[in-house]
Amino acid sequence: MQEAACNVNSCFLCSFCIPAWKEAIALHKKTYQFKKGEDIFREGDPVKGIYFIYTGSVKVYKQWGEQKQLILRFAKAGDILGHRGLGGVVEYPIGATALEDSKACFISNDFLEATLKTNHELTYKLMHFYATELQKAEMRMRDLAHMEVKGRVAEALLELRNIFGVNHDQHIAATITRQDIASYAGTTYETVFKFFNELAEEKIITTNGKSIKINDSDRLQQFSKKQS
Amino acid sequence: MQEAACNVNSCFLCSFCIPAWKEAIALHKKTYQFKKGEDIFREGDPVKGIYFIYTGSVKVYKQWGEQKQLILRFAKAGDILGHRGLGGVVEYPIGATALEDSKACFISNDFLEATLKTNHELTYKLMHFYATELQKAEMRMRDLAHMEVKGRVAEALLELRNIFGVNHDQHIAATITRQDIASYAGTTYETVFKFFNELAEEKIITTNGKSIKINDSDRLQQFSKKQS
DNA sequence: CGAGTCGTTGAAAGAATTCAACTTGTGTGG
DNA sequence: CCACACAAGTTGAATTCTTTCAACGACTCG
Repeated sequence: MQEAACNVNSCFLCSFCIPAWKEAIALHKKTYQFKKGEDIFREGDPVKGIYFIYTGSVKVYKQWGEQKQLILRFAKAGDILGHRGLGGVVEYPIGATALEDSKACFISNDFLEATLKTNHELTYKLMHFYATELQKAEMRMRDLAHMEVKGRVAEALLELRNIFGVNHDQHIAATITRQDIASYAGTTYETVFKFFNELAEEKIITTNGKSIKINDSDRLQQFSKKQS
Repeated sequence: MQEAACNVNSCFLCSFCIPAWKEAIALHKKTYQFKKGEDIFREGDPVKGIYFIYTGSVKVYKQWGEQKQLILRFAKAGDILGHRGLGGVVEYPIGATALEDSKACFISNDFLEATLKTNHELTYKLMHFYATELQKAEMRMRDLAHMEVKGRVAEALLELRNIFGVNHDQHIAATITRQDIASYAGTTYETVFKFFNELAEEKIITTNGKSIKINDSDRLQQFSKKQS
């Protein structure tokens, strides 16, 4: 990883902080560059601090055995990374890998913890942020437990469009493999592949090599509904 | 639900608060009594505040359709309840039902939010609490996605013993049905039932009507391991 | 041009749920 | 106290869904 310039205003952390602190953080942060596929940190690595994605996108995952992983979330410019390591935990409970070439600001735990002690507005906001993340996680837990595979893949597609948006020709603006979609939906590559074919035949989605376009959100959403 | 006395010291919230606040909270909290099976709040109810369990135990769940639910966690004396409703959310994203006759302290959101603004130590602790909960949720997400059913049920049993401990004859000290265990492990009643028989034959557990004794934690844990 | 990797596909195997039937237990009313 | 009805617990069989496996074709890189 390589150092690079960082616009402090783009950081999640900065976006709601008192101006005085913006100057402080500007002195303490470092910015790193990650190549596509490069690990930002791995599960089990010692926690050193917290990252803010400046450009690019990242997957956050948990490993299961050698081969399988569950992608917990996708993070893009402006998002926090590594905040799961807060609070006395010595090892990251999750791993993060760049999906495309990305830049990330790094703030050491020491500085962050010290800041949280004095900047209460930040602590409060961060608490709310965690609360929201927790809700999302629990929603997804339920989906993984009870929703069937097709529903989860459909959800994953809608979620991806939500997070990354679409580019000029309406394709989801994400650099993402079918394998990653499978890992996000908690299923296998083949299942995703076959379901995509099915969706393409029904013209619900269009796949163009790597990228995906959603033509009919409503019908896609039907798969997420509980069957009677 | 019925009002009852509450020892303020037993509240999670109080346990790490400045003494001055203990007095304040004593004036603002209310204590309610819930019968076994009674709902403390339901998914979709308007968020009014936060609860602390004083005695008894509670299941926190998310509904899926009419019949199915995923139990997110079991809470017992000293635990927080309803904190998922913090942060501008107008409806509880989860429901909570008493597993046995229970008492819970209630603190209104207004008072809590006001307190968080002034009692920064509390905010900080609460933030850490959320961070830990988030980690647990994500661990369980992975398990639900990739671990097979037997592993999840085995985990559930160990977790239950962890949370509720054992009574004099080594049985897990929890009032819990097989259906609830199934809902916690994200599976069906029948599957749990059959697996319990299997475990009992192997003498890994002993079931005595409602209550369960774990004889061989190691072998039980084997089910949670990734198969090669 | 050949090796190897990745994407694609169909068939088989396996796991879990669903369904339906049967048994046991519980409570109520005669 | 017994008989009956209803709910809860137990069980096996069948179905369904998903994964796994293996094979084939296309594409890329050396």
